[in-house]
Amino acid sequence: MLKISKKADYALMALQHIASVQFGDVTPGRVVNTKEIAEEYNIPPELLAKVLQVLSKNGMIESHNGPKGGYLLARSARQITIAQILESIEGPLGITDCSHEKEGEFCMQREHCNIRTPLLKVQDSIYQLLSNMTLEDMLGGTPLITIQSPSAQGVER
Amino acid sequence: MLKISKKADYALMALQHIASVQFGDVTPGRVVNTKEIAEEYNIPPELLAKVLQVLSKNGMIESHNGPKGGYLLARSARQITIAQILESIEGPLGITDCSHEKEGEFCMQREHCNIRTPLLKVQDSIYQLLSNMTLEDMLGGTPLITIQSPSAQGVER
DNA sequence: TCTTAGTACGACCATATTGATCGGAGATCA
DNA sequence: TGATCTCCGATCAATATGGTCGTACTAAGA
Repeated sequence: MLKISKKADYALMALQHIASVQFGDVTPGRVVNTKEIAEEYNIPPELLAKVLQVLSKNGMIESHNGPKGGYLLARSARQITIAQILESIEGPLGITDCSHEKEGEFCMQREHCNIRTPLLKVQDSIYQLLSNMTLEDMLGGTPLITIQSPSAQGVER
Repeated sequence: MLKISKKADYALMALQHIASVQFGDVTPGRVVNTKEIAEEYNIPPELLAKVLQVLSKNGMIESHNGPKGGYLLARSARQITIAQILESIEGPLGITDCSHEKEGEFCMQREHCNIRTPLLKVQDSIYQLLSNMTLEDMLGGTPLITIQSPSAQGVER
């Protein structure tokens, strides 16, 4: 339950990759193209392209056309929150259908609905959570899993 | 994004209703049947029936067969968490596909995946959130919306 | 004991969402 | 000017979901 879509997954991976290249030690400031990311993470290239397009349209990254083109973060990694990324791809956060009802629309249950208020609270908490986490937190803060050692792999049974 | 299913919605409504009847002032201890809930909240009866069956199978409520039959909470409202209810209906919480990978299964991206660890953290936080909220919190804590006044009803057109 | 109101259960269909694919147009650099 | 790349829209297939139907089983009451 509460699963996020593959597209959102891809978006997070791609952004993390772009950020780590851009601010990494090896080739800082380098432009990253779709193909590179797709191959690195085994993502269908066309789908990834579409995801990146959306991200660029929403101002998360900026695109550079032509050969030697590619993508660059539009802002610093610290200024891009997980909430922003997810909402770029999947639309506004909404635990329940009636989360962003405009006036005039009502769900069939609204009249006697008894769970709307508490659910909105939950939703708000989740939103806080995702807003307080940035791309930067996904870079250095959390060590990547190292499943290189045979022993570690054996444990997972 | 992160929407919960209609079924889960219905489950929450139904349980809230059962709890409020069972522990309310009017007819405490009364058994509630599917039809009553379905009519009260405009839920398709057959679908609600299925939801209630699942809830009963998962030990959230107990069913009483035959005429004058219906459903009763299996435990006190305080002992039933939102997380339990949602998981009963939608299966285990999993922000991402690789949340509960068994041995041998790997997502195509796993090898170089850079977002697994931070995402699992997020997931854990959400789980905490849902586990700390119980059915009881949905009863008294949050005042029900009262739109009984004719003016308010007239708006819905 | 028989009838009837109710739940239990499983198969089924329609539709919406999502993942994935294809093709052409515009931009940039060699 | 040609090759390489992003951009953008249309489209298809697979899956998940919401919703329906029919039948069997159980218990209360006449």
